[in-house]
Amino acid sequence: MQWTGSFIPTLREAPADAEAASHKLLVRGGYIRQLHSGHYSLLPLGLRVHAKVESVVRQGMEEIGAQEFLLPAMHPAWLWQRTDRWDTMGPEMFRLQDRKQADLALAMTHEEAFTQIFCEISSYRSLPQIWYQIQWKFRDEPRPKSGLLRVREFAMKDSYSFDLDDEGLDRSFNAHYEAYSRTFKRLSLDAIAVEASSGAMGGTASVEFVVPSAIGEDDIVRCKECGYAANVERATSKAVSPPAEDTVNTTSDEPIPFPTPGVRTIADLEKFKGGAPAYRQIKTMAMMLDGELTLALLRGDHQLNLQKLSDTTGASDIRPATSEETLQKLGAHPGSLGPVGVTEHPIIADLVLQSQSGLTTGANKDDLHYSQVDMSRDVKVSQWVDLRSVDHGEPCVHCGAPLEMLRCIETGHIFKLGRRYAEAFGATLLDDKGVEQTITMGSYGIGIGRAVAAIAEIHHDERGLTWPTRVAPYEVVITVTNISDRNTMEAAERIYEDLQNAGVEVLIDDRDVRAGVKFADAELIGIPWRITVGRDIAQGEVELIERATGKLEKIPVVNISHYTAGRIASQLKASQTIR
RNA sequence: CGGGACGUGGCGCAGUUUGGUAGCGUGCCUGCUUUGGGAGCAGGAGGCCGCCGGUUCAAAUCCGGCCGUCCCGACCA
Repeated sequence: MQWTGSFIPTLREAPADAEAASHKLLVRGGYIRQLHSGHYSLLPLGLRVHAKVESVVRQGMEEIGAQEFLLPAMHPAWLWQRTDRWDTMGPEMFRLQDRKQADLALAMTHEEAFTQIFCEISSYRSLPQIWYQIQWKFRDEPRPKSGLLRVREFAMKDSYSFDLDDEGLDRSFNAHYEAYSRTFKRLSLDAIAVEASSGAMGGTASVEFVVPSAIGEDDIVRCKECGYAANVERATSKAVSPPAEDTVNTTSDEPIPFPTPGVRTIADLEKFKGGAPAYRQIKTMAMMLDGELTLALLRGDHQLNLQKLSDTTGASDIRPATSEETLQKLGAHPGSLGPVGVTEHPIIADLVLQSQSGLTTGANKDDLHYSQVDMSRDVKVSQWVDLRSVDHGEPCVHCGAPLEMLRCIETGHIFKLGRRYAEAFGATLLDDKGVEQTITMGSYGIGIGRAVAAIAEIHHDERGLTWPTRVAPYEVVITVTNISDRNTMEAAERIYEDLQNAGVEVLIDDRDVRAGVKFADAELIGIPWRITVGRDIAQGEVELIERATGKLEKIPVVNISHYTAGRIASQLKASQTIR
């Protein structure tokens, strides 16, 4: 491609509202433009990178035997009503009506649509199946942000596995795990696979692939010693035990009430005469779960993890109870709440509290607390679960080493869905004994545009983007320092043709501008290899510069095309063959 | 949804306090000079000052309403 005549609108300055590095550079480099919040146009360079990322993702899918489809982006309401997600998806789903006032949705994912097609299969002999597509998804995000990282309209590779039994699902899930690991390596992303919450997808297990980056929105904990990694929404750790010298006096047979005027917080009670250290208190959080008051109990120095509470209860609408609600239902305002004697509301307690005694907590009467509370004796716990948030530095559950916390971009997510969708659609078939079985499913996603942004986020420097060759919009840029010098221009054009004939994707900068402008633009848009044809042409040489390293080689003109094509081919092959 | 910031040629900004001819840098066009790290000089094009309403002889500027964008939080596969 010739630069002259191409639409590569580079900018010297980034738009004022761009904050993320990938956002600034993709705009400055002429890759994307914003139409409105959360909706970006891909310009020619942007589309080329997007397509390359797609091709890497496709390779990974084809390697596990997945078959490519393309389903509609616009769905009838009934499809989503089958699984109840027409209602449960809420405002995040774009909805519209056609001229007949029939309800439609812009698809945010395609479990329903694929499962509906799967119903044509009626024999176990057809299994397993893995189906995928690369398709536009629409999600009415509350807050789009950071350029391509969080948008309302984006391409996603989504795949779906269909198996007869749990072992089959495990195989399909593991195949995706391996495929995703390879795919992110090929994209030059150091993705970490972490245990995650399944959220609105439901299902039994899910793993996120995340790339460490400060611009991300997911916090994960990781153990450097044993490799344990999980999203904070799910992560667990060994609770730090109270100091050994702090022995508990458990002589009392029942909780002892004591007045605590003005005490409203854990910290207040720590300082209060006759109070207790935080780790010896029960933190009682009155929560409204889909409108029902529920007590969530934690050790005083621990924090409630809302996602864990949501995952264990299945509640979708979770909020703290108001002080009017706690007064009415429990008899006190927040600050004096406690679980002792509470029987009419569910009590969900964190595992750390199990069989603890000598604890202090509110007495459900303002300005009154109990000491000497024994969890097993005094509290009617309906469910023991892991409820607390993990903190930086806590010991790993597996090996005890301190956990580190990392801010990450979520680039992929794989789910074991189980039979929920199959049941809703009646996706059954006959097994080898002629018995009807409901199949089990998995669903798996990679956001293409987000992957583009993540790569840009990782691969750039102060001068611009530094694309890995596999995803670069062009593999080589030929910078002609002076197009009006005939020797220079002719040599450049010969190299251009030779490279094209060798199958290399090459951009020739034939613009009538000064060399400095061309160097700056080439570095900004981040083409991995640059051939500078200029002053050395008198000696029959040109320069080959690797963008990412800045390494410069002087190469005879007669060898340059062959040499460069070879370097690129070996890079591409290295990426292709990652296992 | 709560908090904050912002909206003026393609991009970056000043001007708004104190109402009075819409400005600077960059980019763009033309010419001459220059030509390996975002050149110099000269000439030129380009703006419903986010939108609607109000106040006023007069509004980018003051008042009211609305819309939009970004950031933090909430939320979110």
